[in-house]
Order: sequence, then C-alpha cells, then structure tokens
Amino acid sequence: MALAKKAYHHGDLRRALLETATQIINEDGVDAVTMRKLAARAGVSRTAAYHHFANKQELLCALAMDGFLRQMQAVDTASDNGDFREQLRRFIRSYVKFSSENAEYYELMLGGNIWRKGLATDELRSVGDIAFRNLTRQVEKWQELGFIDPAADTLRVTQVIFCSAHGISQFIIDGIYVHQSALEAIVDATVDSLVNGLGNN
Amino acid sequence: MALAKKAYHHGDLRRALLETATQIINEDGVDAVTMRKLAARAGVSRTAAYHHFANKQELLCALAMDGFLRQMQAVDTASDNGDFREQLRRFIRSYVKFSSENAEYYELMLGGNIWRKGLATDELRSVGDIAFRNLTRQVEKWQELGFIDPAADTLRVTQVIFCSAHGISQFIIDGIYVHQSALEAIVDATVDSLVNGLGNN
DNA sequence: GCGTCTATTTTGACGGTGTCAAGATCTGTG
DNA sequence: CACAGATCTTGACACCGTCAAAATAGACGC
Repeated sequence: MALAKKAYHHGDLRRALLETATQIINEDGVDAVTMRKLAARAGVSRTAAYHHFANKQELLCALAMDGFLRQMQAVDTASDNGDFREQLRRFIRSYVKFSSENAEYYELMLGGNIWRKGLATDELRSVGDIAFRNLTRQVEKWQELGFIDPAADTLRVTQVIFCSAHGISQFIIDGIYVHQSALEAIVDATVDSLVNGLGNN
Repeated sequence: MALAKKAYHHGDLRRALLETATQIINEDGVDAVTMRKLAARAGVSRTAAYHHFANKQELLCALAMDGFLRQMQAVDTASDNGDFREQLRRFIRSYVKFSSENAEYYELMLGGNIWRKGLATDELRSVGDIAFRNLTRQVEKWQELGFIDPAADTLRVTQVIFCSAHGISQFIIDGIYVHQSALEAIVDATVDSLVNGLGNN
C-alpha cells in the first residue's frame, strides 16, 4: 500500500498538474495557464485534470492556496527587535517584496479574479483567513508592546496596515503610479505616515 | 458634412459599441464583454468592431478611459472647508464610494488586466496621468495649507494616500478581509492613522 | 488467481472566444 | 459619374472550458 495517495495511472496527477501550472505561471503568467496546455505538459489527455479538479477555478484556487502558504513564510512576523518604525518597516517591506517577486502569484491570490466573482473554495477561504489572522496577531503584539494603543480595534488597525501594503503591492506590480525603482522610498514614506501621521513630521 | 464623425453605414458604430459595452458591464460585469456579443447587440456583424478598435484590449482601454473621467468627476477634490481630517475623510470616502459603486469599472481601470500586461493605450496612459495629477494637486493644496509638511515630497505623500485608498477599494470590491458593512469605519480608521499616526492616539 | 467494482483516463463533441483574410458595399471626392 | 477608400460581412482558424460516453487500469473480496 502506498503511503499517501500514489495514484493509479499517472502516479500523482494532481500534484503534477499543480507543479506544471506553477512552471507555466513563472514562465508566461497566470493567463497562460490552460487546462489543455497543463494536460499536454503533464503528458495526459485534455480532460484528465477534471478528475482531480472540478473545474479550472478550483485548480486556480489550489494554486492561490500555495501562494498564501508561501507568502506566510515570506512575510516577516517573527523578528521583534527594534522600535515600532523598524518592525513595521520590516513587515511591510517583506510583504511588498514577496508581492513584487511573485507578481503573477499575487495577482492570482488577491487579483479579484477569484474573490470578486465569489469563486473561492472553502479551503482557500480558510487559508486566506489564516494568512489574515497572522497579521492580526502581529498587530496584537504591537499593541501589547504599547507601540499601538491597546484600546484600539485590532481588526481595524490590521485592515489599515494591510490595505496600505496591498495598495503598494498592486501598483508596483501593475507599474502604474508607483514605479519599481521607488519601492523602498514608498514603503518608508508609508511607514512614516502610519507611525507618526502626515500631520506631524 | 456631418458635424463630428457621423459614420457611413451605422451612424457612429464606435460610440454605439462603447455604450453597449457599458451596458453589458453594468449588467453582467467586465468579463461578459465580448467582441461578438458587442457586435450582436449593436446589430452588426462579428468583426465590424475591428474597424474602430485594433483589438479587444484597445476597446477595453477606451472603456477604462471613460472610467477615469467619471472617477475624476466623482472624487471630491473641490470642497476645501474643514480641518485636515475632515478634508482627507471626504476625499477618501468619495474615492472608495466611487470604487465600490462602480466595482466592475474600477476593476477594468486598475485591476491589472490592462496595466500589468503593459497593454495600456497611450491615450489611456495620459488620462491615467491626469487622474493622478489631480490627486497630486490636492496634496499640494494640503501642503500649502500647512496640513502636511510643505517640505515633504508631494509625490510620495500622494502615493501613500492613493495606495491606502486603492487597497481599501480593492478589498471592499473583492469582499475579502474587509467587508462592505465596515466601509465607513475602515475609511475613518485609515484617515485617523494617516493624520495622527498609529503611535499617538 | 479471478471477477468485479471503482477510480482514472481517453476520445469525441459542443459552443464559445479573439482575430485574420478576402470580398462586398457604401460614401465622399474629383 | 467614376474612382478610392472607409466600412461592413462572410468564412475560416486556432484556441478555450467542459460534458458524455467509452476504454482502461488498479484494488479488493473470494
């Protein structure tokens, strides 16, 4: 008996398809991912994938899940030395770094092609929640340290920070309004604004 | 002689196509916009549109342009009564309001399907610049009023504010992490953070 | 080992998409 | 009125996602 799920004909077609998809994403972007191309590269017929994914959306959700897992590893929520500005900068910088280095994946994860249409899998939804809760916990830590008012609504603060980080990521990726070369400067300006406010410099 | 561009067979097919597209967007979303469907609704054959738009992307760019123009009218950069917090709140609130009320258009304008792939028309690019410069000018005004340090880099400040507003918009539209019901609360929290900073409440 | 059952894969097909090439048609101009 | 060029149509091609039915291969009870 195989240990996990050594499948019948192919070996583990599901995993093979996901890996092939990742490869295609890195080569030609998310839009180049096609059920037919995927099957062809995996050496299998056009519709074989449909026994492992109900449809293309479900496959994309599985890929997005991988993205969230990799993102959680990449975003710095561990090191807690330095003052608030330093910690927040490290956090946002690592977030934006991941986004810009994995632009196509980020597009898949948060680009609206999945969520806006309400097509997220339950599984993806829960992984997304975990990723968000990671950030919430970080904010809680900052509140415990007195960096942020402990009386403040943790959820709101998290959303404020997250929206900033996401906006930067998106504009950097799309190359509009914010250019790659100014990435660090913008992150720093954002951090300064969030820490001290625009009013009091 | 016609005054503007009364076309030959149809009348003004270009305009008719754009109007039909707007209609489809409002009914079924951007993804439902199809060259063939467009033609059918306009009562014209499949490929007629290709004499007015080089390809689908160019048509989408034209629609995005309309979006930016409407956005500029909708975003409040006119009224300048009240203190900084009030003005910034009015600005961001009107921005997010437009985004959420015109979600499909916003997706088209800034959703990455155009910009990320580098497919923006020169015309669209310049309208986008104008829209951004509108915001820059608003920030300049705030600097002149002393709400924001006049020595601060206007471009950076604009980007910081814009990224926030965009992040909120995107998450609201996609219904992830930020829910419609908390829209005003999140805008207010963002405004407070931008004005006073998270550190000093 | 054999037969059966089920998971897996394939083949064929359908309707949909964007877009090109060639021909038809209409309109403004000389 | 003829010509030229803009405009539109028809036909075709290569894709796409996905369903239904047939074929196949492994697992499991006997």
